[in-house]
Amino acid sequence: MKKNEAECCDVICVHNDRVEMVREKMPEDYLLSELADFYKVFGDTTRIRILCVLLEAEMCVCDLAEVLGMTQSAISHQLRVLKQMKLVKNRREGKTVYYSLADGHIQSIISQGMEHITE
Amino acid sequence: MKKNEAECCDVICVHNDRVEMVREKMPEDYLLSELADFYKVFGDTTRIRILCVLLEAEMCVCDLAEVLGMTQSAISHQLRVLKQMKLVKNRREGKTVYYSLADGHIQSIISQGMEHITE
DNA sequence: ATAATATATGAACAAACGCTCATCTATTAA
DNA sequence: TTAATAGATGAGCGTTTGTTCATATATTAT
Repeated sequence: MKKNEAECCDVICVHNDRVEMVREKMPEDYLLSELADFYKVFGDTTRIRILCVLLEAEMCVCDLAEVLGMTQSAISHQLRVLKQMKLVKNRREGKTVYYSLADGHIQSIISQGMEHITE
Repeated sequence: MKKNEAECCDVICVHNDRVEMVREKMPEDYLLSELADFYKVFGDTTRIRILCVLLEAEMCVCDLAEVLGMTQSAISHQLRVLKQMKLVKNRREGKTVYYSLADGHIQSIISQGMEHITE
């Protein structure tokens, strides 16, 4: 047993070498914070359901509300979050606004999560 | 323009065909709920940071607290969440409990998120 | 211009969340 | 057995989050 493994655990932490090594390799805090924010968007049932719907077809807000059995307002609020995180895009056609997925990534992110869950 | 696109939007929703089609293809609600819960775990800076540390090396609670500059209690609470979601596993060695990633998936999930953010 | 309708948005409120603090358990050493 | 230490956990508390409700904006039809 190495010296610094004996000094445990308060002031001088157990594995100083390991702690140092990891500190150097860690990504910047702001990046990890952004990453957490990114996943946070997927971490809500309503938003995941919206994304799953858009996986199948472009949809207007009203259709989304109908499919998911929720109010237009609730859907609209969540669409804003999804748009801010660049997960969906929209186009206007008269009074109607159509939403669709912003890129192909999203499908693979969702499938990957599904794999982890269903195994 | 088809008939059901004219009846817009309240009682009879805009695109009944689209709504029906999507309803059939959607995964079960309980699955989407589990998926959201899964991503929710990644949606917190502390937990993401813990996972990133464990990506580099197995670590005891005390080391993790030291590396991340947080209290042992805070880390311990989050480790419980990570363990419940089967993202980390642990082994006891005397008084010390070592945590490590539960499987290889996690690395690829994190990298995929990073890609989306940094592009 | 006025009415109707699809969507967006701010305020309010309840629920969920993450941290702290105190305390408890488990293990080792004296 | 008692003391010391690593880790786990419940209660409390302030913050964040998601929904509702009311209202505002944008577009189209009359």
